[in-house]
Amino acid sequence: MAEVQDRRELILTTAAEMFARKGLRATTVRGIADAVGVLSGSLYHHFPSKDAIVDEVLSRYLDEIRARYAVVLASDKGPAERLHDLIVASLEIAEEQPHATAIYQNEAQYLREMAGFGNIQSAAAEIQQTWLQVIAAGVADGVFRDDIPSWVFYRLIRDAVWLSIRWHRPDGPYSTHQLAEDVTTLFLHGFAAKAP
Amino acid sequence: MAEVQDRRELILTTAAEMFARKGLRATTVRGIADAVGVLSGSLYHHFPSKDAIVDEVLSRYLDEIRARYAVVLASDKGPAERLHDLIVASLEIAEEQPHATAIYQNEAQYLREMAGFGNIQSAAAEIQQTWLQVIAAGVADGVFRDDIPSWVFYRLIRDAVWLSIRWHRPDGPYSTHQLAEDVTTLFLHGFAAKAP
DNA sequence: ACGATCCAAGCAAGCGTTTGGTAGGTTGCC
DNA sequence: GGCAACCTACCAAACGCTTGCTTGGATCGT
Repeated sequence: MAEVQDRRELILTTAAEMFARKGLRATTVRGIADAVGVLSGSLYHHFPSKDAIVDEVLSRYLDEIRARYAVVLASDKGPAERLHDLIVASLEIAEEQPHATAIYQNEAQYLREMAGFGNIQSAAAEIQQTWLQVIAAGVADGVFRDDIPSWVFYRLIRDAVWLSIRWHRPDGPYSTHQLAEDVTTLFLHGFAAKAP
Repeated sequence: MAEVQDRRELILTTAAEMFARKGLRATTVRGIADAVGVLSGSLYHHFPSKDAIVDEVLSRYLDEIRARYAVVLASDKGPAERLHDLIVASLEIAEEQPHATAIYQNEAQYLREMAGFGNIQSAAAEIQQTWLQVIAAGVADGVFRDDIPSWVFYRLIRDAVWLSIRWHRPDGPYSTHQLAEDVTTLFLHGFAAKAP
């Protein structure tokens, strides 16, 4: 039956929503079970531990990011267009998986010092490499400036992009794609008015 | 004796460091007491509750921000210079009070939905108003562009500035003031290379 | 009849907080 | 000056509650 996997999926999505809203530690297995409509002990039929639920939510999320970034890198566009595409892809993922995005952004540091999340670490490193690769190519081509360190630019744009989930509402009048265009324009050309 | 207040201050600074490193919920009163060198119950001689410790740490922090921002607003500089000064002031505070900065950035949302932190909310609103005021003045003067919403620019630069504590090390070769200059340049003029 | 799925109950550990008491210094009163 | 009263700072122990997780048995579709 399809309901078998549905129950598991329901636990995963419910847990992801609660993890994002209340934090990993503040979300209890009893709370997840209540929201699903089951007693807490029953969760342990589907998952070996609470951490395993976290791991599966984040692993799926990071796999999705890697897949989309790979498509961007596969194109033959220039660095500026690729940077734009990375921004678009990231904001689209943030819209599609807001809970996982929030969890990862809020608790990546906590996950880092916990044992047993090594696969998550390596995925994160690969994602970071994609950005740095595109940025470095742009600097080498002379389309990006070289008086600001690449890694500084990366950190600033990364935080600005991913943490937009803290304030951006994709279902509002200001769409995700409009945000992507504005982020690209802002980080490439700045907020200062053009000289007349 | 001066040692009376020293004990209280030691509790505050120790707790702030642990709150920043492990999170508010994950930091226990027993952990704080152990680090200070007393038993957990003894903390309740100095503070009425764990939340009161959090409140005092963050209230001092936000008061400091408000004081520094007021100095920036008191000058007669233009919007671009004021924006630069806000960035410098913010990064200096982040360097001086890294623990409180981390706590606030990581758990502002959690504090928002908890009762009893009303004074923190109003302080945060005042700080946000300072930024928006400077940005709006720049747009009105024509020195900032008007095709990107002011509030979008504010959110992006706010996250980029404050969350730099997650990666920037003030004691390293890349100084806080260098970061402030680069952030200002980047957000005002962009990362694209100048036309030759 | 037989796994898959879940309930009912409970475990040990840890949580924030409270209580009662103690050691040592300061103060007030005669 | 001397003594009782008080205050500060802390310890030792425990409170009621919640945590992640475990166990044994009931239910149910096939």
